[in-house]
This record gives sequence, structure tokens and C-alpha cells, in this order.
Amino acid sequence: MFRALADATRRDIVRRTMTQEYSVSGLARLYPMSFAAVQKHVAVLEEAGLVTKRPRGREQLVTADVTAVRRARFLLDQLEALWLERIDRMGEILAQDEEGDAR
Amino acid sequence: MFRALADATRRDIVRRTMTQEYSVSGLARLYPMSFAAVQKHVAVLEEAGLVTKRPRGREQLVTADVTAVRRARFLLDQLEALWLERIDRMGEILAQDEEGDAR
DNA sequence: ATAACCTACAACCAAATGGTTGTAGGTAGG
DNA sequence: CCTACCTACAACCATTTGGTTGTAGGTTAT
Repeated sequence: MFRALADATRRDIVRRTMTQEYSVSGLARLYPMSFAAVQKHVAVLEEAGLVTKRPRGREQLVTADVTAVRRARFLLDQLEALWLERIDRMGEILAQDEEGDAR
Repeated sequence: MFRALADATRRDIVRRTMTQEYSVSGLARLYPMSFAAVQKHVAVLEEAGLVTKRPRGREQLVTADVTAVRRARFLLDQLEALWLERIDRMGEILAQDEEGDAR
């Protein structure tokens, strides 16, 4: 999923489809590349669960899935939580040093 | 930066160095790949600002930089904020419908 | 019906990625 | 001093990635 977010075009697609539905060809018009290239980007995002497609007549409407973004954010939150553990350890070490000073 | 986080080994390196300093060779011992491969992963993380290196004698100690992770999280938060805009729009549309009903 | 449009998918290509081995330079320790 | 260790970096290789064009099938509208 981070891999899916690693490309700027794909991040932009997620950004746009977060507030509004776009057909694949509608998205393709926004970028200086072929329809097929955009279609592939959408496929990568869909496989990563970041986006879903809904058929309407002859077009496929693309929508971002906010829950996938929340999962990614959760992973980053966990990394930050580890950081706090480190701070705790540094606190313990300081506490031990003070013990040493008192002894 | 999402590109840097796109690889599982690199995410693990960030995770480990978030709580503790590791030398590059110390990290290399953890993964079933050559020292040079791990060295490259560290270089990618360093270039993305996710990690910093500090020399200690003949080794280089690697530490994660929590602020970079926070930047990444901020981007995801912005995506979620866009989602809320969409909800607002749906609310407006519903309000308009109700006006129509009242008329 | 047929022309225009949207999508899916295959085949192909250049560049980036993730891995390897090999070479060389700095640091620590017996 | 010399050996062992840690790091940096180059060269190379296979696979993946991001792009292209081309072909074919389904939908809409005139």
C-alpha cells in the first residue's frame, strides 16, 4: 500500500477521488499521459484497496476508500508510538544515573 | 518518502531504529541479505530523511527521525480531511433535497 | 445501424529497483 | 605492525515499474 502511494500521479488520483467520483477517462484527461497509463495507476490503487470502481453505463467511476488511508496512518502512528518507548528508556537511564549519584 | 517506506525491509529498519541505535552491520545481521544490500536500504532511508547516521569509531549508528514520519502522517491526515469535505457536500445535497420537498 | 466513446488487456520498451560480488579505505585491538 | 572489522562505492544482473501503442468488446446517442 505504501508502494501504491509511492507514485505522485497515484497520490493525486487518491486526492481527487477522495472528494469526488471520477470516471477513468475523466482522470486520464487530467494527466499528461495515455489513458492506458492512468488505467494502470487506477488498477494499482484498486489492488491496494485505496480506491474502488463502480460501473455507471459505459464508464467506471473511481472513488477513494478512506479506510485504507486510515490503515496507513495507523501504521505511522505505531512508529511514533515506538519513538515514545525510546523516550521512556532514556528516562529510565536518567533515573538510574540519579540513583548512581545518590549512592 | 512513501517510496522509501514502500519496502518491507526498510520499514523494519525504521521500526527498529525508532527505539534503538543500530550500526549498519548490526542491522545487516538481522536480514537474510548481504551487507551491501542493507547499506543501500539505509542510504535510501537517509536520503528520504527517515533516518540519520552518526559515526562512532569505525561504525555508523543509524537512528530513525520521528519528524519525517510525522510529515508522512500529516499528508495522510490531509487526505482524510478531504474526505470530510466530501461528507459536507453530501450534507449540502441532502439539505437541498429537503428544500425541494418543502417547496 | 453506425459512429463515437469508455474500458480492458496484451505486447513491448526504457529506466528504476533490489539484489549480488568485488575492491578499497579507515578504525580498533593483540 | 598487522589482522580483523566496519563502511563506502562501483559494476553487474534480474525483475519490477511506468510508460507506450494496438486491438477488441460493451454502451450511448444520433
